[in-house]
Amino acid sequence: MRGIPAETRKRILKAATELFYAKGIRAVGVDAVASAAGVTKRTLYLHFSSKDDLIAAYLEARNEPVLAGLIKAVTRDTGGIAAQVEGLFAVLGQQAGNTKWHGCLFARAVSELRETPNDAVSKIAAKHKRTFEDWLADHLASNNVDEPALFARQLMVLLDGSITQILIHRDPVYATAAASAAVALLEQRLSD
Amino acid sequence: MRGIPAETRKRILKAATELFYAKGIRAVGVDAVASAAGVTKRTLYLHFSSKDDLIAAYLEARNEPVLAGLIKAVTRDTGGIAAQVEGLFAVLGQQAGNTKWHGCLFARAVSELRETPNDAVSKIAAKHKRTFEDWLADHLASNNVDEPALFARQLMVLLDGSITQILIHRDPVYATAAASAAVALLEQRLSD
DNA sequence: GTTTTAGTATACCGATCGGTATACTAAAGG
DNA sequence: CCTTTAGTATACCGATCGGTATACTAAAAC
Repeated sequence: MRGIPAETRKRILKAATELFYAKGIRAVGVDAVASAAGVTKRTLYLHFSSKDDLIAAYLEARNEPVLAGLIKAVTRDTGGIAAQVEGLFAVLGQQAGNTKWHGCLFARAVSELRETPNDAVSKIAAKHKRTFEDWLADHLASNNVDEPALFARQLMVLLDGSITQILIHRDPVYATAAASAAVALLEQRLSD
Repeated sequence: MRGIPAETRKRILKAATELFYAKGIRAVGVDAVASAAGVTKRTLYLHFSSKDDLIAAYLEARNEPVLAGLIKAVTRDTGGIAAQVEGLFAVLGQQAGNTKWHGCLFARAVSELRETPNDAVSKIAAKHKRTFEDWLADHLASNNVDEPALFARQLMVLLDGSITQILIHRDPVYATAAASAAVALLEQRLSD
């Protein structure tokens, strides 16, 4: 049987995305990915030169969608910047309630693959985090927030910190604690 | 050759601690632990029934020392609660500069072993985090901080969030960003 | 002085890992 | 029409994994 190459690649990447996020990158073998994609391992290796290559493609492919989801979580509420910041953590709290939620896939990948010599992982993850932090800084600046770069950085800390706490305690209350901290910090910076 | 059982167990646990933290739990096999401890794999299995058992013992053994280190990082400075909170993140920033530093071992263990059916891991990690959070709440309350439980929770979020960011970006500046956020939040709560 | 105890040495088990080799098939393109 | 392309099917590779089996040794305990 003959398929369109780009489509086959997408199917493999989709299977890898679901399995890697659900069970962890190290826990999922290439055989499992190929099988889930309805494809032979041989075919997988025609599209990706190695598992590290597949991992990098997986992370690269998730960058834009996750970023879009984060931006949407912020800009959904149109009632001012304070409500928007609160909305970001509200969305996190909702998603964390889903049993399929396992935190930030980029942070997870870095944690899982820290000891391997796959520096592509941390590069992609760092790029992703930095892109959202920069977007946040711009968005805060255009909403008259004082010291937008520092506050964006602090929001990133609150976001990933609440994710870690929720993962450990399995309790979304840390999202609301982070939200109240973020709002309190924001109100000090509203020069408007 | 015959050794004292408790001493042998300690040697194994010490080797496991160093290897697990340096290279990750999943990346280190029981053979490597036994070899580093100067012990046969057979001996290792005389003291620990399985690798999961060894992992649980490793986490359990780190609970008190890490907790003591955190409390010391807070109470080292005697110039008031604001300086103490700032000191906590200062210590984090210093430790993060060490190339042997790899973040919070409990958070890392939970992240690494999330998909395995070893629920002892998350239980020990949650207990550890909760103990420090409770200590923080007590310490804040005795320093006339308003809403100490909520603020302790927010400090935990800032702490683990800055750890995640530092691990991803390999940049300790996130510790100072978290410190300034913590101090700003604290000053709103000083009813004294 | 004999029996436990705590250990060594070594070999092995089945399973799984990432990755490759061989041979075959069917569809698209010149 | 024939070659290239994209794939299947299957088997295999060496390495490593957690864990066990067998046989032996030396010190401590009664």
